Amino acid sequence: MATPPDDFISRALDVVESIPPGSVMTYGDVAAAIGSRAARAVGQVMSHYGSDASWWRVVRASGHPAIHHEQRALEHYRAEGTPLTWSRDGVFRVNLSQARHTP
DNA sequence: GTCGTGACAGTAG
DNA sequence: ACTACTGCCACGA
Repeated sequence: MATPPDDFISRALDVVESIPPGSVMTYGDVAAAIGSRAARAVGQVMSHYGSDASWWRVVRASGHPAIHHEQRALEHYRAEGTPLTWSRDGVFRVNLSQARHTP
């Protein structure tokens, strides 16, 4: 096919879309889910193709959402009831102990 | 075939 | 909590 679903991009998007609401996965976990360690490549896919996927369900290993998109992700987390941990300065992070989705 | 880039991860100070 | 550095991988030019 002209667009084989075996591509790294299609697989990464497929994994992200497979994450249920209220749960999240780290970039490293998504990469591992497709049999790779390219956590950074996953971020690249999100930045260019994530517009059609639930990119907010993918966060860093520290629990922080995609940089410069925290405010946008927060709206989705509140709507989906994702467990969040707030710091004193108003900085939040996803409670991976509760929201980490494991296939 | 090589280089630069990046919505990362882990370790060290 | 922070910054700095290194290591890793996939993509586009």
